[in-house]
Amino acid sequence: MLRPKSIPESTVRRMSLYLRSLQEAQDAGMASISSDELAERGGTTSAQVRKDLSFFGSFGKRGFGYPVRELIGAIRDILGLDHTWRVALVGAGRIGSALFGYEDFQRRGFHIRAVFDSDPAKVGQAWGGLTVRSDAEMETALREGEIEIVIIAVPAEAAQRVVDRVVRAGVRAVLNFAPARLRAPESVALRTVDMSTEMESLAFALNNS
Amino acid sequence: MLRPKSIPESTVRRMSLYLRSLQEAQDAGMASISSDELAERGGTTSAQVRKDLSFFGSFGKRGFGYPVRELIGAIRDILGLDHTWRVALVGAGRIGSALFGYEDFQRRGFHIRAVFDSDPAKVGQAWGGLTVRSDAEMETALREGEIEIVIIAVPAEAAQRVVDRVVRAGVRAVLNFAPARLRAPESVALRTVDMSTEMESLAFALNNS
DNA sequence: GGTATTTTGTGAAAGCTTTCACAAGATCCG
DNA sequence: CGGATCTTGTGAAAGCTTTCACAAAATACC
Repeated sequence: MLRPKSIPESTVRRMSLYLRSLQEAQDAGMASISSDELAERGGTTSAQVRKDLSFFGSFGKRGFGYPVRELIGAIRDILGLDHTWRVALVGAGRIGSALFGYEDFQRRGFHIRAVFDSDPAKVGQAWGGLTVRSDAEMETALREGEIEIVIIAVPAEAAQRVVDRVVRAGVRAVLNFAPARLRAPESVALRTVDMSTEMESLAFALNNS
Repeated sequence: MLRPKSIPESTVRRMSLYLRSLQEAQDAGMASISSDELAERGGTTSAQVRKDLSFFGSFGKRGFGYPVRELIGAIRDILGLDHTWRVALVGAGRIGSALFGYEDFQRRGFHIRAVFDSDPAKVGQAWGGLTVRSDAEMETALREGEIEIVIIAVPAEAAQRVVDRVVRAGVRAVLNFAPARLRAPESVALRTVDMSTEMESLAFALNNS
């Protein structure tokens, strides 16, 4: 099957979950896995698993299932995880610090190569093997470090300005933790993790049950 | 219009964003706002705004727009934000610490009343006005503190066990930060913030453009 | 080798969500 | 007061995503 221009975002997210389940299956010594079992582990249905995978190709054998090792390789390839990604963190506050130490990023190939902050009291601090740099150097450093992904962990009021600057510096992927809706050109991938909205959605659920 | 049994989750999330935009509009001294302007600020379309609001009632005046103050009150009521929510945090690591200090939660009425950890080295530490408690006390403390929402910030391997325990202790809303798909009964609202999946979705976007 | 069983890949159907488009209600202004 | 303008609320259409269901391909076993 030919890969269509646009893969649903929900499919991409599930691919990431399938990958996790497959790695667990591999650790458990399984050589093959059925769409049914993958669905069970990933919290979805077998038809969904097959449909998702079929966007990218035909990886299974009828009557048998999917070869675990090969499928892991295929999904890693699809998601672009063979490559190591060069990441910068903007904002050296509490959230920035938690993300800097988040081992899952490292383990999955997202390597934080630079940390920026606007607070002179933080600039110069040693973080792991890095030194917190002034945000004035940001554009230059992003280009020199060939940074591909920027994580934003600054207050909401400052977030849009940071996006504008990193986009001008050539970055084409941004993960935002500030509780603000940000604007970026079409060509830039922007995701926002909005923890307050998540909490409000829980409040709504409690309020309506 | 009668409120249907089920409101789309996407509508609920947008309500949270509209509320933010409305508060900004109010701070800017606006008394009324049109669906068009609300859409602009919230990153959606005017038809979407009107449709979303119409799930809950009829708040606007034709030819005029929505009264800012009243609509803020209505959305706060819908989302259940007039009430203060009693929250507990499980996991006193880096992420837990960042969430504990996250002022937006406090500001929006989500008050963290207890912190638990299984590490004896952390139990007894003072966090803000609280003391980190042993996870052995968790069930009792959740019930005694009448905790309504639990935030999980423990390693992936430990997360499912925590969910099972807090659900048994009567908690009906959980926000999970562990990179794991968790299971909970239908009657429990469970949201997962999966930062690694977000990064992988960015990697995919970069890989396919 | 042949028959029963398993499980994929995929069109078609069903179900959801968003967008369209316009009648109806409200304001504005001369 | 009356015509022009604005903007909501909402059915209907369009667009997406998920689920269904089954032919086709592969295995398992006697």
